[in-house]
Amino acid sequence: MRKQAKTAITPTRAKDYPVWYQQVVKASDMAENSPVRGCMVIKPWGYALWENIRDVLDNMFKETGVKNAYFPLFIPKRFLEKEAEHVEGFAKECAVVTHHRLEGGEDGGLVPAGPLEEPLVVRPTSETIIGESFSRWVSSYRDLPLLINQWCNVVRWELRPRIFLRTSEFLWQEGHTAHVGPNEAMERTLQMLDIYERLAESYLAVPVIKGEKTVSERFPGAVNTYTVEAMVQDRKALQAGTSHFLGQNFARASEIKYQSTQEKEEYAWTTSWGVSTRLIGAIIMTHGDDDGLVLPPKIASSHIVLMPIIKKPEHRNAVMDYTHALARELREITYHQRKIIVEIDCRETGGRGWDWIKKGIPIRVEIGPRDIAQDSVFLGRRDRGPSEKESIPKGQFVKTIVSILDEIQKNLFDRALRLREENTKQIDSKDDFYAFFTPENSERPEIHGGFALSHWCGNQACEEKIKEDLSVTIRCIPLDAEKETGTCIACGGKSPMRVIFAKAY
RNA sequence: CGGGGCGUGGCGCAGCCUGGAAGCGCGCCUGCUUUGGGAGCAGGAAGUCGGAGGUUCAAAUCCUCUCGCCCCGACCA
Repeated sequence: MRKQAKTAITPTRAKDYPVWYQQVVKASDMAENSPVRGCMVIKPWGYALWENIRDVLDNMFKETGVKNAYFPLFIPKRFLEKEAEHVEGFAKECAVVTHHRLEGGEDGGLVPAGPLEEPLVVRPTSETIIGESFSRWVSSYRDLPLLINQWCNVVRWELRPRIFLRTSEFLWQEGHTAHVGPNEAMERTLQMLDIYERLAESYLAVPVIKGEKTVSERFPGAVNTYTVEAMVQDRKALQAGTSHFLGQNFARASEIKYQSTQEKEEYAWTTSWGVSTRLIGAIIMTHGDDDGLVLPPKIASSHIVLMPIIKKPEHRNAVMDYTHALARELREITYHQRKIIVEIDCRETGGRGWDWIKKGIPIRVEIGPRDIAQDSVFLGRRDRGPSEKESIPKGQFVKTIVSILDEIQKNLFDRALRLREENTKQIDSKDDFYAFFTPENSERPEIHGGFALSHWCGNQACEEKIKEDLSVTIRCIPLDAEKETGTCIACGGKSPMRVIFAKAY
C-alpha cells in the first residue's frame, strides 16, 4: 500500500556495507575525516562514547590496583631498536620527527630546519619508553608488581585507513605491568582480557570470544597474545581488544631487573594490554541498522531526547514547562553509575525525530498538548522500528526508565549474539570451507561467510595457504575450546582442536 | 604502492557519451496553512562542478597531470 519503506541511510547494509558504515558515521555526527589522510576529527557525539568507555574501563583497572601515568609522545629511535621482533613489527608504520624548527623558504613557505641529532619516533605503542622508566623504577622484588596504565594517542602510519577502525592516529589505553614471575604475569594478562570481555559484553553489548592468537598474528615481541574477537554484521571478525604476555623479552631489552628474595638478579616478567577507539567502530558495525547508529544505553552519548510538539502558539508554555519538568525529573535518575542524560530538541521541523534515530539515541519522547492532558508521553525506542511508538503514562515512564534502558541493552546484545551464532559453523570438509568463504558474486561480493570452527594442525604453512587462497585468517584459538581430535582443514593432518577462521578487519 | 570505481550547494544524486545560461530530492531560512507522529503550499539563501594546466569563440562535459574517497591486493588495533 505504502511506497517502499524508506531507510534513513543509503545505501543499506546489504547493498554496500562499507559505504553504509561511512554514511552512518556521517549521519550520526560522530566524526569526520580530517585534512590529514588517515586521521579523524571526533565530534562530541562520538567523543562522548569514548569518554564513557574510558570511565568504565578506568574504574575496572583501578579496582585491580592499576595506576594511571603518562609517558612521552616521542620515543628515541634507538629505543625501538632494542627488541628485534618489535622493530620488525612496527618499523614500516612509524612517523618520524627529524627536525625541530621551521624556517622561511624561498617561495614564502616554511621549510624544516634544525635537524635533530637523533630522530624521534612518534609512539606506535609505548613498550620501549615505558620499559626504560620501569628499569629505573624497579630494583627489588618489593617494587613488583608494577601496574601502570596510560590513556593517550598513538600513531601507526596506515596504508588503508577506515574511520574508527583503522586510522593513522587513534586514541587508546595501554596498560603495562611488571611481575616477579611468569605465573603472576600470565594471570594479569588473562585478568585484563576478562575485563575487556566484560566491557564488550556488558557495556557495549558486543558479544566476544576470548582466545589466543597464533604465532603469525601475535604482537611483535610477545610470547603470547590474547584477544577478544567480535563478529560484526557483515560477518567479518573484529579484534576488539588484546592482552599480551611478554615473557622476559622486553625486560631483557629494557633491563627491567630486580633482586629476588634469594638475593639474585632477575629479569621481570611483563605484560601489556590495550583497547582503542576502534571499539566505536565495533559498536557501529554490531548494532547499527539501515536507519543509522544504534547505541547501547550503558555507554550511549545521551539516553533520551524530549521533543515538544507545539502546533499552536497558545500551547507553547504548557508544553515547554511540562518538557523541562520531565527533563529535570529524568536527570535525577541514575542509570548504571551515570546520571541519565536528557536532550531537549525544540526544533519545530518534522525531520528531527529522524535525526535522533540516525544518532542512535536509545529513547525518543514526543510531548504534545494531548499527552499532557493525559499526563502521558509518546515513546519511541531505538531497538524497535521507527514508527512503533506508544503512549504511556508519564509516571510509569519515569518509574520504568531504568528497566526500559536495560531491556534495550539486553535486546542489542541478544540480537548481536544471535547473528554470531547463526553465522558460526563447524566445518570439517575442505570443499565446504572454501564454499563458505567464497561469495556467489565475485564482482560485487555479497555478505557471506562468518566464523568457521575448523580443525587446524598448528602448522603455519596451512594457515598461510588459507590466507592466500581466501583472505581468511585464524582469528583465535578459543580459550574454552574443547580438546577434540580431527583433521586439519588445509592439509588433512592431525589436529588437537578447532580454531576460529574468518575474514577480518 | 599495483588493479578497479567515484569526486557537481550541508546530505543523496542527474547532467558528461554528442561542449553552448549549473539542475533535482532532502535539509536550511521566511511566510501562510495544517488530525500529533518521517506535514502542505508559496517564496528564499547556499555550488569558482575536488585541484592545476591544456584544447576551444565557449569546458561540469574533451585531453594531461594531481589530490581525496571506496573496493580488491601487500600491512595492521
